Formats: sequence, C-alpha cells, structure tokens
Amino acid sequence: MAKGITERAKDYSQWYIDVVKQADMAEHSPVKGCMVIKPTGYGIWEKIQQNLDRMFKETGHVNAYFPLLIPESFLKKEAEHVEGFAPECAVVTHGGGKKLEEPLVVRPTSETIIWDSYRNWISSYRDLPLLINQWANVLRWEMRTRLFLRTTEFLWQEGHTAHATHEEAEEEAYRMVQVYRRFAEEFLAMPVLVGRKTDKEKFAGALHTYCIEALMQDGKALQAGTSHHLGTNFAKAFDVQFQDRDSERKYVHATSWGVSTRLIGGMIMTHSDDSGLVIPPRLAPVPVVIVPIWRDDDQMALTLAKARHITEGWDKLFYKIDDRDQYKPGYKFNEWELKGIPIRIELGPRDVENNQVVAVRRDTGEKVTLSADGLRENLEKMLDDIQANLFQRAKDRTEASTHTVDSYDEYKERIKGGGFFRVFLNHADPKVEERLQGDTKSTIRCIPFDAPDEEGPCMITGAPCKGRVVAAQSY
RNA sequence: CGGGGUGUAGCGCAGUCCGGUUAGCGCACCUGCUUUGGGAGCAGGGGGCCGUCAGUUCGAAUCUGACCACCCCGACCA
Repeated sequence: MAKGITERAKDYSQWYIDVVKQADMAEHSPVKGCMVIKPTGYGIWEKIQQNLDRMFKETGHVNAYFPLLIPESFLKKEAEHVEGFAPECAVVTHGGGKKLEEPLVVRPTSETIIWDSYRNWISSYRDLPLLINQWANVLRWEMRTRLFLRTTEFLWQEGHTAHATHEEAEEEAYRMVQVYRRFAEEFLAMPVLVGRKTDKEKFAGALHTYCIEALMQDGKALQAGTSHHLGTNFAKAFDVQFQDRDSERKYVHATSWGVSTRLIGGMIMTHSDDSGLVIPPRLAPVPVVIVPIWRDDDQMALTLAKARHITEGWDKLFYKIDDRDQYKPGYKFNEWELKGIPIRIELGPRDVENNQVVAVRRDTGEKVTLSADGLRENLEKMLDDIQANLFQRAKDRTEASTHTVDSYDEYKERIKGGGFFRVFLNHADPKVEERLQGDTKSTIRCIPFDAPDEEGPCMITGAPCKGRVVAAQSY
C-alpha cells in the first residue's frame, strides 16, 4: 500500500485527488477552480498533443491560432450558442485602466471568433473545405471543479472546418469522432462507446453531436471527446457564403470537434491503482527508468557505468537513469510507481556480475530477470505488451459493467451500482430524459453507432423505440 | 446559491474553550557522520506580520465584530 493514497474501494474521489497529488501531476492555483499543471502532468499532455496532432495532419488539417478575447456581441450572434455558454463566461470589462467600449469575453470555445474570420477567407467553393485546428486554453466558469476532469481554465484542441455541402460536413464530423476513438483505444488504452448525443446533451448551436464515452473504474461515465455537425448555423450567424460551381451563393456547412486535458483525468481513472498512477506506455514521456543500486562509491561507479553502457545509443527519451544519491533504492521504487512509469529496471552489483537486469512492470507488478544483451528489444516488446494489457483489462471491465435492462424499476435499483446500461428510452421526448435525470441522476450518454437493430418499449413511458441507448451516471 | 468545514513554517496539524515567558510537533529543507536489492538512522541547523481589518485589554494565535479565501457535499457542464 502506498503512503498518502486513499484506497479506491474506500473513497474513490479522494483516491483520485491523492493520485494526482502524489504523482506530482498538478496542484490547485490561488484562483478557484484553476490548476497548475506540473511537469509530470504536462509531459503526458504533450504526448497527447504530439500524437493527436499527427493524426489531425494525416487527415488533412492544419494548425492556426485565434485570439483569447472575443467581442461580447459575437457570442450573441448564434441564439442557441449564447444561451448555452453565457452563464459560464468570464467577461473583461476594463483595459488599460479604462472601461471598455464593448466587453470582451474570454473564450469558452472559439466558434464565433473563428467564423468571423472565415467570412473573409471563404468566397468560392475552391476555398473549401477549410480544415483548421487550434491548440488553446479556454475558460468556463464552472461551479464545481476537479483537477483535470473539470477546471475553470483547461487546455484543449478545437478543430473548426468549413465545407460546401451538408454531406461533406457530416463526413468530417464522423471522421473526427473516429479519430478520437482510435486515439482513445491506441494511446490512452481506453475503450469507448462511439455514438451520437441526444438533443438534450448536444453542443449549443449544433445540428447534432457525436461523442466518445468511456467508463471509469467506479462505474461512472466520462465524456472523453465530442465532434459536432454545426450545419449552416454559424455560417448564417456570421454571414459566411461561397459561390458554388453552379454560380449560386450558398451558406457554408461547419463542424467543430475537441478533446481536452480531461483525457488525463480519464487516463488516471481508467488505469491507475492503489499504488498510484499508471501511464499507458505510448503516453509516457519516459517509459523506462533505471535504478542503479549501490552500497559504496565503488558499487556506485560500477552500476552507473553498466547502466550507461547498456543504454548506449538508446533514444534519450526512452529511458532515464535515476542516479540521485540522496534517496535509497526503495524510495525510488515507490516514487516511480507513484508516478506510473511503465517499466522500472533495477540494476545492482549482482546484476552487473551476471550481465542482467531486473525489470518490473507497472501494470502487473511482475518482476523478470532479463539479459543486458538485446535489452532494448525486450523492453520494447514488454511496453507493447503493457499497452495491450491495459487496454484489454479496461475493455473487460467495461464489458462486465455493461448491462441490458428493460424494466425501469430494475434500472433504478441497478444504476446505483454504476455501469453502462443499454435501455430503450424515448429520447425524442425531452421530458423522458428530464425524468430519468430527476429520478436517478443518470443521463443518456449516447446513442451508439453499433447498436443492434432492436425495437422495444421505452422503459419509462412505454412508447415504441427503435434501438437501445446507453445511460449511465457521469462525471 | 444552499448545507458542512478549515484558515498557525513549503505540506499536515496541536495550541484557542479558560488571554500572560522566546508559538510547538511530524514530514519536507540545509550540514555532518553512518546507511543504500521496497519509503534509512543519529546529531546539529534554518525557516512564522498565527487569513485580513477593526475593537476590548497593561497584554491577543487565544475574547468580540466585520470581511476575505479555500476545501468537501448538493442544483449547471468537456
């Protein structure tokens, strides 16, 4: 048992706070709801950025940057959008010691400022599609915050694309939610449901919203990414038209899509354990740490020299040699466990003598003795295996926690235990979702793309429904 | 915004009820020696406008009043 970490079974919420703190990922800032992301946490965000950015570029997107401050009037141009975001906006009213002519909103999202620019950038079908992403911070005045999961300011990427037709925008929104699914599975090792949000849960100003939803270890769902088909709503609000091949002037079709530092919270709650953080190898800034073990200066020189010899020619970002003299090996073992490093190598005088090392996997705690020859290849294999194991473990857990229920009474009872619930609910009627939330604090998380072709009665109203939705309590 | 709690060293706390030496303890930090295969030991040392402001008093961390901040639990959200 790790010192300073509450057991998951005892208090999941406190466990999460303890892991973030003990792994030295982030801390609260003096401003309510804001966080300082420390190097250990930010390094993971950088890995997320690097890999996602590559995936965006591979699908034809380019990066740009739009300003933090948005004229308040812009936000008001799209009716649903302003209604959705106004309550959580911070507004700048003064600058340079003077009251501003027009207040400036700190962006809660950038559709409005971006579409104001797009008006000037788009005049012909030849300008389309316009496929732009930005990495940025945004601000949303939340009532209740949790490190990484919901903070007042957070880091994210937001893609904003413009297309000539409804169909192309639809393809884009779908393509990007699939990019998110692939990223979640392959990098976060996090299984997700992929589907569409109900009208109640969709983005303010969108025709519809696609999403990936993951199930955390405590049985609560986490919205991990969203992709919106915005139709011509923003084009109309900002008068963005283009002249098509047929010489007609037409409104531009839009999408937007984003994932945030919340993914780090999801990563923690998917894989970590009572010993601390567990980082999937593909997101680990440094996947391997080598702890040389010595009793005296001679042994120190010996084991350090061996460690340097073994790692000769290795990518410097692949490993770290922990040569600190002020801590004992036991302390280091615990520290690297808390910090979630995928593989720890122990290298003592006995190992040097036998030309071997002891490798310890973070996911299983398993210790194996490996030859110092060909070590790099064996470590690569082990990392792949850890990555695959973490995903499989999470997938098995999610499947075991996914239930199919038809009776509302049964649902009300079982929802308390957490999990995804495949149910018939008539979400066309907004009152149904309101009742669900009022009765059970759960919501419809998504209408999965891969739901089997089934029909049945809504478990609340009895109205006939096509296809099951997935409901759960969520973060 | 409602309910609960907390502000004393970087962190975690005691002291406050019942005012009175130089405000104390653990962890962390610095120095030295011994240690080092699962969170080391001993010795010495540094570090405080006791949340803020005002009051009572010869004297306030302690009593009174006001204010501020943060955390936890409920109504909104990625």
